Amino acid sequence: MISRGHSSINQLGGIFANGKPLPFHIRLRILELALFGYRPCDISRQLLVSHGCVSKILARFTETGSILPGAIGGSKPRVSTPLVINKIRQYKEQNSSLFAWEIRERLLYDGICARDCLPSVSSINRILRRTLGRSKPRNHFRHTLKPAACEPDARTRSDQEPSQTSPVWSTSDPHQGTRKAAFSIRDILNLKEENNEIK
DNA sequence: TACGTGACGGTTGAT
DNA sequence: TAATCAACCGTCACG
Repeated sequence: MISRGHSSINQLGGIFANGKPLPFHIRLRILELALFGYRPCDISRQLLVSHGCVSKILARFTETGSILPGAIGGSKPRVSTPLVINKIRQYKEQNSSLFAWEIRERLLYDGICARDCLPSVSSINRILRRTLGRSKPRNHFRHTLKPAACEPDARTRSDQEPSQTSPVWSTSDPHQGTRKAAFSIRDILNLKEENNEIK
């Protein structure tokens, strides 16, 4: 494998960025060609993408209905959801002499958190510092973007991966640039009818 | 030859 | 602010 700066060249001569998802238009092309009936090996050769990658993308598509890459990065889902934070604050307001470990046990006892989702003592202390240390809690916008570990659909990335019935990709895709329209399999199949020539 | 899969080295973002 | 961790990525090699 040849490396040129941040991008490398694979065995087929294609350029790729190690660790980063393939550009959206390449992913789309893979799907298009597959829908046209091209074999993965043909797609691989034509687009200069490794057959393993083609295989993965198509397998993912059949599984999830999406050709979008998954969400890269991030750590384990948060346990300190707004609900948990409010409860902790509530406990502390009711009884200011409560220890963090006691709050922890109450969260478990009251069924707010499962045992494996309980925030650590240090987390509870941090939450108390943040929420009781100032009159207004910090902006929890980010917390509400993704479901937390103990909530349903945790880390399903439903905000990023459309379902089978919804558009195949969203406009939030970084590779799309200013693309406005959302597409669906039907769109692609229509495209197939209109555009018979494949390069 | 075609394909699925696991190992690997890399990137990313939350904690 | 930097380090750590755990998710994901695409390539490669093997069967």
